Amino acid sequence: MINKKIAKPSSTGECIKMLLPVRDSLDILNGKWKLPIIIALSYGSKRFKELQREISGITAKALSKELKDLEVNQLVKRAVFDTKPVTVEYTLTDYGQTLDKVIIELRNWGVKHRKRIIGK
Amino acid sequence: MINKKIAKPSSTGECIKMLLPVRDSLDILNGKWKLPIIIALSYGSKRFKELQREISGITAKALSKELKDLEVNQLVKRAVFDTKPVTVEYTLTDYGQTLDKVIIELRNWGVKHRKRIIGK
DNA sequence: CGGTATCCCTGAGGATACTG
DNA sequence: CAGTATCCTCAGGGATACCG
Repeated sequence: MINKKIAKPSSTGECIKMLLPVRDSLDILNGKWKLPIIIALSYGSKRFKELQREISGITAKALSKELKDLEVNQLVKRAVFDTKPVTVEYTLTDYGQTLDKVIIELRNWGVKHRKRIIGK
Repeated sequence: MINKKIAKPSSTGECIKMLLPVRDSLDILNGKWKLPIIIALSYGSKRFKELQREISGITAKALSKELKDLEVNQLVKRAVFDTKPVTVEYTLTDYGQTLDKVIIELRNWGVKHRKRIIGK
């Protein structure tokens, strides 16, 4: 049971109440790059190339697209500075920071999972 | 900052420690269906058709494939009963249940996100 | 019931080159 | 630096039909 206080066995109504919000979250966070980007930015604002260096394996094209998605959903803010050459800085919004608990739990599970795999 | 106790601004080393475990988790939970399946099973063991009915939009092919992935990673157990016609029951393993905190946080965030969207 | 087989198609993703 | 443009490929997902 996910939560013994709410869940009743085979209770479809309760199940739906869990499924819908989780799907809302997954729709925003889908793909392999969005959470890694958010994590990188949670350690401070970064520029495009910095992000690309830090997030191993991501291409410029993918990074560009994912940043746009995150900006549309107001998780990330883009700031352009009129230097030469131009400087662009990406910052996690306050709203983006509300994902902290989700990320912590995903990290905790990932750490345990890795131990389990190595242990075998 | 994700966690003020660990994170230092622009600390790439610390950032990596967050990125790697999260990517381990995302590798296991990738796609739009795995967490919904796990949630549905967290409300009790279910048969193939029950799952398909409960998880709105999933096709038999996708469900079949996702269940195999989850079984390989030992999050779900498959039990065949020699009735006629054959009955197959899918159950969340103890290990699968350790995802409860991840799911709770994703649900909490999804609920807040929906309120935010509707509020606009 | 519990799936597989087949076909088709979109879109994510890599490689490379190029621009303001 | 901060991307875009182009080309390509290939896995994933839907639709439909079928099988033990």
